Order: sequence, then structure tokens, then C-alpha cells
Amino acid sequence: MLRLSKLTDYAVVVLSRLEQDGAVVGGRVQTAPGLAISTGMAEPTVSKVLKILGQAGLVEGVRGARGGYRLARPLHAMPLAEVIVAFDGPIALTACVDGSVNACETEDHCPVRGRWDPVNDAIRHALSGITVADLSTPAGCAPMRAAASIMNLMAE
Amino acid sequence: MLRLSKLTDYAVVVLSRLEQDGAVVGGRVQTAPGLAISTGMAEPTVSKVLKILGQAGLVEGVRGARGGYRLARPLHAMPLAEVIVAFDGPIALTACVDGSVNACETEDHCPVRGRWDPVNDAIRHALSGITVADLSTPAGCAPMRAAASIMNLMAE
DNA sequence: TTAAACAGGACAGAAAAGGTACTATTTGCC
DNA sequence: GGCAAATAGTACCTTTTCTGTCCTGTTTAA
Repeated sequence: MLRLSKLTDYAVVVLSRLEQDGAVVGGRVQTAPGLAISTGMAEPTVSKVLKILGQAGLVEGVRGARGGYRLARPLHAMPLAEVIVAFDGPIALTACVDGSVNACETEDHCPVRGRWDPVNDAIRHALSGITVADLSTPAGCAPMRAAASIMNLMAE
Repeated sequence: MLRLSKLTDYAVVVLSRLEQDGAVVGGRVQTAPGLAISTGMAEPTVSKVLKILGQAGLVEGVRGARGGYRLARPLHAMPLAEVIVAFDGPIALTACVDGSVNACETEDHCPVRGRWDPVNDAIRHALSGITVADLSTPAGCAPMRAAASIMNLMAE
């Protein structure tokens, strides 16, 4: 139906892990290699996720030796929509969107112009109440080999 | 953010056009070539859209000479979600969601597993109130700079 | 000075989407 | 009965996008 990037899912995992590791606001930092190990994901992939999260202002990167990442905000103050936007970009309903403005000029038949906006708004509204904290499990959750599983799933 | 197939958009156009042409329940039928002309889309593409809509039970195909398509239901009784499902499949937020339950045997380790469900539900709920009729405009439709705007949004 | 770690960009392989073409089947009409 | 129109289904090729990885540069604690 609607597709999210896998990186978005990874991001939630990484963010959850950061919180579990105490890499929170004002806390100590966690390195990308460390997160790669604890999440079971490949290190370059974790790095990529963290870089994007950093650009989005969701995590704070500390450079240099003894550097790493920590959450820029508590997860419960981090709207899921921000994560999605960071990885998937703003709502993009393909279609009339595809260049060729001139091709569309001749078509005053198209009854759909701009009509997806209510849908987009509805989805944004639906997402507005959800934070990353709502997607991360409580403490009891053990480290995840899941990443490997996820990759297997991807393989299909 | 969230991506829909182009065909989904085409479908809304075609459905709207069918209604405009009076190809409604119990009405006359409209042919795929005819719809291609009136919508400005390529004929094979229109055919593809109509076939899928037919399989989804949203339009009724009449075979043979003088055949064509008509709406299986009024647009206001046609949830947009059904159209989306027909073209984009059920909600599939990354890996864990679609199929292959057994591949995720270590599911109790995955902090995210099943956690996207609330998101999916929220989106489904948001869409549940929207019908195709809500997306089809009355006759005098404005040209599309809106599409260009959307495109710019996407581009970033 | 060195090493650890982030930052940024670039790239090849893989997957999916988009569009098209071809064939088979059905059915109204002469 | 035959022809033509139109849907139904399938398969294919091209293009685009995604994914994951690598490389180089920059920063900074020890």
C-alpha cells in the first residue's frame, strides 16, 4: 500500500538502541561500530542511518576520538513523521508530478489535480500523534539478531 | 514520505472519467480506447489500469463488440483505500510486515517487529473516510501548477 | 603525533516500477 | 457463419529507484 524505506525501519531500531544504551540527551555517546554490533546490522549501514539522522537533527554526532552519537531528543518527543521525512522525503504521490508540465497543459480533463492533498493531510494527521517511543519496545527487549532476519526478509 | 504508484493516480483519473461519461452502475459502457483519448493517457496504460480495477471489482468489464467498462459502484461508495490496495498492495512498511513470518523466528528479539502495526492502523483509519468521489473534481478543473509544486517538494 | 570516529560524497549491483506488445477469448452485428 | 470490436491475461524490456558499501576528508581526545 504505502512503502517506507528500509532505512526508516533501521532508523527506529538504531534510535531505540541509542536510548537503551543511555546515549540520550546529555548522556554519553555510542559509536556507530558499537551500534552495529549491538543491533547486528552492517557497520556502513548503521553509519549511513546515523548520518541521515544527524542531518535531520534527530541525533547529535560528536566528532573526534571518543566521539559517537546520542539522541538529540527523548524518543517520546520525536515524532515518527520526522524520521519518515528524513529518509523518505516529504509526501510524494507520484503522478502528475512527473515533469512534463507542458504535456499536462493540454489536459484540462484531469480531474485529480491537487486533489491528493486531503489524503496527504489525513495521513500526516494520522502520523502526528505517533512518536518513535511508541514504536520502540520497553526495556525487556533483548538485542536484535532481527537485523539479520530483516535482511533475509529483504532478500525475498 | 509515502509513495503511491502512478497507476493509482491514473486509476482515480479513469474512475472519475467513467463517472463523467455516464459509465456508471447500470449505465452504458465506455471503452478503453475512448478513455485513453478523453484522458490523454496512452491506450495500453489505460487498459492496464482498467484490468486491475476490474480484478479489484471496482469496475465491471463487458467483453465483446460494443463492450467496455462501467463503474461497479458509485464513486462515493468506493473507498480510496480499495483503489490503493488494488495497485500498491496491502500496507507494507518495510520488511517485517510482508509475509515470511517464519523467516522472522527470532521475532522476540526485534524491537520493532509488529510495532509498525499502530502506524498502519492509523493510516488505514485516516484513509477509511476518503472515497474516490472526494478526489474527483467537478467539471471545471484548474490547470496543474499544483503538480509542479508537488514535484518540487518531492525533488528535495 | 597518532588513532578513533564522524561527515560527506560517490558508486555498482539489485530490485521494483512503468510502459508496451502480443495472444487468447468473448460477443454484437452483418 | 464469419468478421470485427473489445476485454482478459501474460510476458517482456526499459528505466528508475533503492540498497548497501566504499573511499576520502575532517575533527579531536589521548
